[in-house]
Amino acid sequence: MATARKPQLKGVTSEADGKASDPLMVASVEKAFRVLSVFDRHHQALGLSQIAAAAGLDVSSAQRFTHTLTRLGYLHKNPDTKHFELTVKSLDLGHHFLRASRLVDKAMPYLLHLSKETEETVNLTMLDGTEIVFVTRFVSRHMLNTDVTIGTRMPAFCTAPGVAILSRLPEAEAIAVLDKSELKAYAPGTTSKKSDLIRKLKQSALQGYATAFEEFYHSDASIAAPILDPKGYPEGAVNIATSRSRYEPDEVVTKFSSLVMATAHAISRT
Amino acid sequence: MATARKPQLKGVTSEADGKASDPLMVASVEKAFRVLSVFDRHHQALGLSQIAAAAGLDVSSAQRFTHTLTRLGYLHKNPDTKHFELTVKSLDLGHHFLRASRLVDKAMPYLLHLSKETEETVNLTMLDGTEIVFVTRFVSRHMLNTDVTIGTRMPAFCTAPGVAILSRLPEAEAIAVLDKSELKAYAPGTTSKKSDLIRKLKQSALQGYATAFEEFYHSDASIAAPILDPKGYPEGAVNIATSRSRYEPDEVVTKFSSLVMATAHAISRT
DNA sequence: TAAAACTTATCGCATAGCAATAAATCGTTT
DNA sequence: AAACGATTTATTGCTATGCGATAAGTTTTA
Repeated sequence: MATARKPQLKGVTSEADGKASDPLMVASVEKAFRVLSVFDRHHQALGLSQIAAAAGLDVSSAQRFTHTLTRLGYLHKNPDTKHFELTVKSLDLGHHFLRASRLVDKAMPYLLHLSKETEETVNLTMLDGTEIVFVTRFVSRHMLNTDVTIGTRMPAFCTAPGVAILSRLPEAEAIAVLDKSELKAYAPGTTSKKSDLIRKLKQSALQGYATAFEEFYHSDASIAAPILDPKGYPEGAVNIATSRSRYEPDEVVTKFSSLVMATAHAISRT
Repeated sequence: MATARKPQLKGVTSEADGKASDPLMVASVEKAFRVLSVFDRHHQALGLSQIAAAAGLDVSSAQRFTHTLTRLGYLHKNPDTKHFELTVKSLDLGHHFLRASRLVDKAMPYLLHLSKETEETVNLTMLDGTEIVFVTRFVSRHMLNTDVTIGTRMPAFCTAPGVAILSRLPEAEAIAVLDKSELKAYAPGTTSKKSDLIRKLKQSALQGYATAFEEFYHSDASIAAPILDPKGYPEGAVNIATSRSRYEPDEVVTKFSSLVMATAHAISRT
């Protein structure tokens, strides 16, 4: 009867062995997060078995974790449909981060100021692996789409903030990020050849700012400058995001480059 | 030797017994979240024993959970100071919520539109227990302080969005919320008497909007309307936040009441 | 330089959490 | 409507998992 136990970890094996060898790893925690991250735009409300399938758990585990997470307030169960969805409490953890981050704390007033001065959309982003994450944003009246929210991720290599950050990373680290990245073309302007990217990083380092024109989004036009810690290590980036329909590339540079750099420097110095 | 085990759960006992009786509860998950929520503005980077103390765990547990959370990418350990801090990945969970929420999805374009139209700060909030939570915000150029971020909580009873939502809750539920709330005065204008609050709820229900003038913040002036699901149950609120220095209470009402209501209705209908 | 405080590593044991199963509920089909 | 299939809820015995004590190593303080 115990024979049926092992094969039930289907496709997750590659991850699982890593933990087997790690006695300090609490597997339940990872499973809980797996359950939570099953929910997204296309999976807003899910039944128990759907969750089990999507998270790679058996129904019993799914039962235990949904129960636990419901009691903790992160999930809500609709008593009629028996489906679960994420609750607004899911914002708590992110909020703790925003409050605890020295960088966010320093940056906020400067970003607000920059957004008033330029009347354009201003973002603070940080690097996580090969991606940049949107940490705070001030959206201008010119913004059209509302898809980018706090926590949104984009590949670093084809965004202005990503390039700005990479340009100040020790070269080995920057190249490691590029190597881990899937260098594919997302939009008409994507720079996706490694050699070109390295050149772009060097140029951005010299200039003190980075740009991206239709590299990720169609019609995006963005300029960014890195925020550095006292040792010169990049902690994040400030960027101004507009659209090709409103500015030509060279206009973006002439209008905004010194402003983003000044803002980034001010934050770095604080 | 087993005698020393029980007394180590110091002040958390009241919560802990609830779980003992619940066989589906996975205690590790709760502990993991307790570790994560130890970090805030005044606790940005913490050592192991500080975490243990703050989360009410022994050092061994703290060790295991910090290790687990570090491997999962939610914590970062500074190799020099041996201190932990939250990483930007902490925004993921909240981002999943924002993407998975039908309400957010519906509301975003309308909120953006309202912010352009009024040039004032516009928020989407939801109720969680006795508090409202800021889910999305479009900050205007008039905004001065940057303290309110996504995920920020305020007592429902003394905020315009809170009152707007409570006003559409079944009366018993609304009163239950008031009873659970600590009805204290936060600012010069706080309505903190239960009878006054009930009157305020009724009036807000009739009007279709709610206002708050210096009820929570000093100098805040806010007007809100509830977003209702097809059954008329309040899912959240739209509000416009300005300051007393820029508008008199009656100006806020005349300028913005119909706009917030129109926006809230439009979202409700979608 | 001693010692106090904290972090890292190790380990045996008990229990917390696992997975299988059974009962109940829902919703679909003929 | 009845009967079936699918999904959710409840229960249970077993053991692997995670617990917490302890000891060894490291850094900070006096």
